[in-house]
Amino acid sequence: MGTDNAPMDVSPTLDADASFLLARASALTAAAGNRALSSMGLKVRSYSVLALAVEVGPSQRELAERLRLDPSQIVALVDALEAGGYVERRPDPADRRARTITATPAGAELFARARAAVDGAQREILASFSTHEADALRAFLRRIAYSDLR
Amino acid sequence: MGTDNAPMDVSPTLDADASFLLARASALTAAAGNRALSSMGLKVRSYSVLALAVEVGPSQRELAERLRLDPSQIVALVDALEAGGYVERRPDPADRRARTITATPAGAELFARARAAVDGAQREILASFSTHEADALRAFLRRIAYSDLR
DNA sequence: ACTAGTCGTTGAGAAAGTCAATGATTGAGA
DNA sequence: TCTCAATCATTGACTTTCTCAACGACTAGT
Repeated sequence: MGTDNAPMDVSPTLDADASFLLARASALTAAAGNRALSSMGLKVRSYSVLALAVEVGPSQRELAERLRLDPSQIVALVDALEAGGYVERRPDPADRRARTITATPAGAELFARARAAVDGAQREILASFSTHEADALRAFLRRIAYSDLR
Repeated sequence: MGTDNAPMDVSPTLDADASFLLARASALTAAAGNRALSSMGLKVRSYSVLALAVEVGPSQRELAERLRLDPSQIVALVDALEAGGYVERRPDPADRRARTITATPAGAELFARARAAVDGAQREILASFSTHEADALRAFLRRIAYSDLR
């Protein structure tokens, strides 16, 4: 009998526990995302910051709120992206305490490639899902992900 | 002038990224689970170990495989549960290297209460889901969570 | 002008994940 | 039977991530 490395069944309770399944699915997709991004020197975390820099251009505080990270984590993430020349800290004309994070042209270009890589990895993981199913899954997840915002 | 703490929209790309939504949903449910378990001195991690001890009674190696944790993490988790009197390390009659992890009566009783608490937290998070939707969600997640097995 | 609050930043500490090494034990092959 | 590679639980080191408190600079309300 082959020694199955990661058995299909964990335990009756856990296999029906949405929280457990969510954690495992999330770990799996995050790992796949990191793998897809590694050649560009990105991880899913820095990718999400870059996405906001490209698509929103928020302050660091807003970045922390949107990504639900601690402001101190944003500092390190922006530091790394800035060192790579992908984002800039711009002074906010309306508030001299704040720094607006915007993508450079190189950052926008990197984001385009990164997004393609992430999408590819995601398509692989969702290979068995029909378009309709994938949409339904995302809709479900959105309802959960924002269920704490009344 | 409500300071919106966690905006409903993150960024166009991320709001459609299953990996990102999965991470956020997972973080949210894990936090809710930990909150529900905290009064019993458990976290979702130790809860999952306890579940296996009650329902399976595996060796530590098997525990690591099923939960996809490093064997060294299992040591600490079992140490804590054993210190509380909830599980035992039994010698495996067939292999003197291995230790079989089984729940004590107190462990089984704790698990019953813990499971009820976790289920309650989960019902709260999935409050807006119909039974059919919740089942569909779990089925989706199971397909992703085990998509790396062949 | 005073004061309370916010922004970005630093630094410390806890928690979790990863990896290599070890003693005891197993199982397979010479 | 003896040998030897592999496995099990464990320890310890190291990295990463999270969480918090504090601080200087700055803002806004009184």
